[in-house]
Amino acid sequence: MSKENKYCYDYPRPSLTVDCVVFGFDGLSIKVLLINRGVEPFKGKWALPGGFVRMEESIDEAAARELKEETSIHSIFLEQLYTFGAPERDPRGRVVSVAYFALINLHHFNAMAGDDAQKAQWFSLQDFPPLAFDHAEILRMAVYRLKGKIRYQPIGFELLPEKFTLVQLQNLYEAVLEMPLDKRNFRRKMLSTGLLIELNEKDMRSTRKKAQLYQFNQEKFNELSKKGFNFEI
Amino acid sequence: MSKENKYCYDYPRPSLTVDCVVFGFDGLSIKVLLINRGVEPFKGKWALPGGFVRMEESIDEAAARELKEETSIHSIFLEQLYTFGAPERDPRGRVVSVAYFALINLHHFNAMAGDDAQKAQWFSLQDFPPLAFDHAEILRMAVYRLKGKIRYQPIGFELLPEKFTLVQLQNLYEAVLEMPLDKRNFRRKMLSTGLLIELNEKDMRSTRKKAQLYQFNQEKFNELSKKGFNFEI
DNA sequence: ACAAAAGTGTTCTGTCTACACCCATGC
DNA sequence: GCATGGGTGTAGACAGAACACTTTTGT
Repeated sequence: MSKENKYCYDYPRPSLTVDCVVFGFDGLSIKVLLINRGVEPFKGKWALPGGFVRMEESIDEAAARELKEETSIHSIFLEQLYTFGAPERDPRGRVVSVAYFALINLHHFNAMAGDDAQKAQWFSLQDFPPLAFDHAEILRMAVYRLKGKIRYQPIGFELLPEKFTLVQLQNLYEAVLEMPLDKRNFRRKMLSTGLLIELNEKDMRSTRKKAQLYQFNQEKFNELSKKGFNFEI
Repeated sequence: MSKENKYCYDYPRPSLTVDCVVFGFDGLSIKVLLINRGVEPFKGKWALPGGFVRMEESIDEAAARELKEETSIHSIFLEQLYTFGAPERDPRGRVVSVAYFALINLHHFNAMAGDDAQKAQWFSLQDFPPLAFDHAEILRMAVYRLKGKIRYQPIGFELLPEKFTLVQLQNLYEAVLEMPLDKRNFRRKMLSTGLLIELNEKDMRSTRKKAQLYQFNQEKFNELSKKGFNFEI
């Protein structure tokens, strides 16, 4: 390094990794995607997908790359969460990890992942196995962020299929917030944002009355974001 | 490293630094504390206080230590902001920086810093010099966070002396939010949180009518936090 | 007595909350 | 025709916004 560069400090360096907390929604509850570790340390234990940051890539790129390598998931909502750097968090030595949190709808996942997903499994947030490293703490913080963020940013749509019903959307909110919501108030509120496009289609899968399908209005959202608006559920 | 540890990967590693965005309030406007760099790269330019993370300390500890070393400031509000890791952000090579944001009241600072503060200077957010590295971007994000956070967390008190008047508090909010606030509504709102202790003292420095002094009620805040409450200005 | 800064209430308006029945469809 | 799930309106409570004068005190 001192050869390539004029100004070079050579302090010892921690290793740098990324870890991704990937949330999915199956229509009933929120799930998190975990990988069964094939190597030591914590071989055989469950962990968040992640790995080492390479020298030539940004941290965001590393998170996206690791996620793709380990789960085949790509092009999804991915946002930096927090950086974890307690000295003893990794038995291999000093490893600092930048955690990300990601949202995907399970249909996209099934389409993308295919065979690659053998070592990956979805777990309920109410009932998941012991995790490697400090990944339980990372997961806890990601859940906290998800609960907070869904109230003031329209990120819920990332967890649903492109076309969805208001009942599905409400089920999602209730699952994330872990509380029941009033149906009429919820609908009024959501529709009043103007962020939902009413489609000329009904959901044909429901066995009884067919539900109206909606789509998230991305253009409208971009427009409102510029003007600094406030989404609040 | 492979000697000390059983499980060792040896990927090349980025350097890891911390940078602190320290905000102060002088009664009129918000200031940020910058250091004049004494060494290359960017020698003579202004930059955020910060430096390399040591192998035996956590990142939080590194931020507190660097802040103390460079400015004598210690024991203040300090919270992780975001991690910056674009490959070209530092001309010395690959350096990833965990940014922190900090709040201090200027009286504490003057008491602490003394002589050490020669290379440190406070700058207005409306008018500060070009910054080294990507520190302008870090500062931008810190300001954004401060504006957002002050609305739903009682962090404003960190920027004021222990005893303060409601007018001072309102001036602070107006400076941070960059908007005028209605005096009567602001007072009603603040007092209704129950987070202010009315003291048996008046501010004797004001030249005309003496203003009532208040103190932040930390115990009450801790209590309310546990029950998950909502502060909203 | 007057200038400067602190302090104080009320009305209006819009939003959140609570709440119960009808509609469409498949069996 | 009935069971299942989708869809709808209103009244009361509450909180935010707008707004102007009185009090204290130093000069």
